[in-house]
Amino acid sequence: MGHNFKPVSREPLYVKVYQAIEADILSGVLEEGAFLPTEGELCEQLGVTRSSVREGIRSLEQAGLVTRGAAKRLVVQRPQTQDVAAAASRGWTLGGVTFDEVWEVLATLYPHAAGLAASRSSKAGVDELFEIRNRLASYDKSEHDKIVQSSVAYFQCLTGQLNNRVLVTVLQSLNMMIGASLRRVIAATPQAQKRIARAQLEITEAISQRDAPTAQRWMAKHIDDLKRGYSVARVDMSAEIFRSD
Amino acid sequence: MGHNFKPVSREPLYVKVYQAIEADILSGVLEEGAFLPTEGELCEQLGVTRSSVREGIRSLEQAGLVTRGAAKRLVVQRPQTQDVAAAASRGWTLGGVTFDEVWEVLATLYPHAAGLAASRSSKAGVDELFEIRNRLASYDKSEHDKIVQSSVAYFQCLTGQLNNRVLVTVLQSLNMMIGASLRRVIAATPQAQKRIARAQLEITEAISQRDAPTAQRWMAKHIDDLKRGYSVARVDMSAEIFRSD
DNA sequence: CTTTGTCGCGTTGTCTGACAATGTGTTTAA
DNA sequence: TTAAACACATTGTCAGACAACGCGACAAAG
Repeated sequence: MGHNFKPVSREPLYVKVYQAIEADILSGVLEEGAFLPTEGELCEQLGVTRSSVREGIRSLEQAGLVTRGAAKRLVVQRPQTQDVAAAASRGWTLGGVTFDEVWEVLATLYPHAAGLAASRSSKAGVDELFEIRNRLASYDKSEHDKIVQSSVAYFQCLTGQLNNRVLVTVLQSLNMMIGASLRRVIAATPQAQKRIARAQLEITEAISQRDAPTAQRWMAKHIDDLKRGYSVARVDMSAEIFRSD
Repeated sequence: MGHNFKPVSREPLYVKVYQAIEADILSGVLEEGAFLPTEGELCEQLGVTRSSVREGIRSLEQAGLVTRGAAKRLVVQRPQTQDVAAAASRGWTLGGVTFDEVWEVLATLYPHAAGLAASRSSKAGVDELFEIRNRLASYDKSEHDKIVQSSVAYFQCLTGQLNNRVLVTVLQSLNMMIGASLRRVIAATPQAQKRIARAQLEITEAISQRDAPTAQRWMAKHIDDLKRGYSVARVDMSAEIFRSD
């Protein structure tokens, strides 16, 4: 047998442009916050025209690797948990996942998260949780939007204290998907506010006392309660999640 | 304070192109598998030039909404779990997450997944799990690559039977991140193969008997065992995960 | 001294027009 | 009938152009 040749790369130039810039970001040559050369300079350095450079840049932008900074210059950025969460939830929504699927993961992770919070939350973090909870309790029960907002804020605040970006990202992406439907649930169940406030109180107190099992148990109960709300509000859990942005 | 104005929309054309096409995909006007018009036709319909159309297409491609099909025509696709998982794991890796963070989620979800599998796996699914497990057991303990491959295959096969795309996606993305390090662990611990085979056997039997608690317990033990392997192999769990694609 | 106008300059956003490379379908030759 | 040849449509890439925009510097106005 003769020599084995590698198949020659037949990728379009704009893909190569993407790969070239991505590689330097990954390897650390281009640090976060660094300015990329201008499009004109990139043309020179890479030996292609602006058309190809620009098409490559679009992919980098969509991938969350670069963004437009001061004077519209391209700035390197590491994907933020926000970006990753948004991309994941968008992908899932487009992929046609159902509430059931989301809920199954939610019901597993949130109790666990509450347990973790009990051992990791700082004094300030607990205070903030109490504050959000009390604000929720203070609303009139007809102020649905504010109630929803507070509920989400509570979850956000709690996950933010976990010091675990993976967990935060997953939970945030799940939040994004159920946000819209949550409003319907709260609007349809008059006692929703009271029950949420109660659960948040119990969870927060358990966290402040570093009582992980209780925090976990109450969070599980809370999630379960919300799920029951879905059937009350006649939301079909086996239906695809609709897009809400 | 005076009136609050909404910022006027001043998005570049290529963004509007992206949004226009995305909107029709989301609303279902363009179904999965449908062919998009050619670039030239898009120019006419949208009233912009090919440059702008093409830049918009790059974003759509990166978002996983379209791909090149027969005769290089653009085809609408819904984001696949593979794509979402790959994007998430890439984002996390670039974001500099640590093994600890990944592991925490892994250790929560996999036992739960094993429990679910006990109630959802089909006969054929269980058979496949047994088959993968037996293949792993048959390798020589020096065949590290094959052992790693089988371990991953077992996890993949198990998650695939859950009928939950969200869960599958998350677990897959986590798998992608630990894959490379797993090889080091297995290479460093001589008894790894035996222990993995044992755990997989117990888990699979529990699943085949629809014994969710046992499946869950053994999976938890299995994960815990693997984690212990990491310290034996002197992998620093608090270090950033390196990229391995 | 702060705010507002304007000017120049570099960069991005968009367009026009062109051509090579590639894939498809059809026709022609073996 | 198969295989080669060809025309055709489409994508990938290039060159060159210009308007729009953001920013800093500087001057004018309050």
